[in-house]
Amino acid sequence: MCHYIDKSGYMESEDAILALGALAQSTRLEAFRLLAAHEPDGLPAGAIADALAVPQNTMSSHLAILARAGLIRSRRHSRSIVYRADLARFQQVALFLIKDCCGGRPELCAPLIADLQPCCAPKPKAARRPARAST
Amino acid sequence: MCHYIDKSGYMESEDAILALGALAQSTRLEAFRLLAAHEPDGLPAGAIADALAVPQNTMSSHLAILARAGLIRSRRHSRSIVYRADLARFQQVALFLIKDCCGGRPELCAPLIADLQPCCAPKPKAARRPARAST
DNA sequence: CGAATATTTCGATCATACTAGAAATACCGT
DNA sequence: ACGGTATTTCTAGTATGATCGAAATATTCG
Repeated sequence: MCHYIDKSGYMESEDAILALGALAQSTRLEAFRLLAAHEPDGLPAGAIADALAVPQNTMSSHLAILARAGLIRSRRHSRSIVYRADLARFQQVALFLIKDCCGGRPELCAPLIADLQPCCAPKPKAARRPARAST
Repeated sequence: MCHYIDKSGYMESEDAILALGALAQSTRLEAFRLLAAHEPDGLPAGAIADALAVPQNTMSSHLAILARAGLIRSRRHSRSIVYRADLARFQQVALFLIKDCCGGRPELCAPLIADLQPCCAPKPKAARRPARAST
């Protein structure tokens, strides 16, 4: 069986719905994308709001929603609050979505994996080997 | 610029947001799951409403939302309207989500693929489509 | 046609979401 | 402590979503 995620937890439908709802909004999706792109270091709230041309309080609401969904986390860094994407959590959401809906239907996942291969490093054996980029 | 999904299976943010929003609701997620499970044949609207213990008109709204997101399709079958999950579309959503957020970050996708392998990848020889190098 | 069945559309109600101005909170440097 | 900066919380207005009873539409059958 492979329905469970043994990294930091296992995702229930409710959690997945929360995460999907958090990502189903343009500002939040872009914010998460931005944070994923800046993943090693994160980005302070003001920089996110500035990059997305959104008022800080509005962005603060969106960031709170993403955080409540577990997709991002914040930590204080002197005067700024730096947000980071929780990529493990994101993986869990993606996995839930795929596994949940392809339950008993391997033919759904196979082409998905095939499509994923050219995108990312084809190292399925080294799952726990995060290739360090230039950071 | 295309606001729809092009033939190669790529998706715009707007479409993805629509699909994510459609799935970010318990009744709709369950409905889609149900339809995915019954995929070859589909299921009439009444049966879905009955299976999920939801009034027919309420379910009709949800099905309409899923259909507008492109995740399901309907076809008349005598007196009933049979809904089917559009698994290809679902794949596109999942792919968008993963690729979009792991852009430039292959280390995010690798473990995802690894986790997917035991679930459903009996055929390592996957038909690789001519993926465009850039987006 | 007229009755029966399956599903959708209409209308109304209630709840939640998005947005942003203004005020409040937390931190830093001097 | 004080002023400046970064961010959040408060608040309110508007918009969208969920739910479901009732009516309307579409199809089949007698």
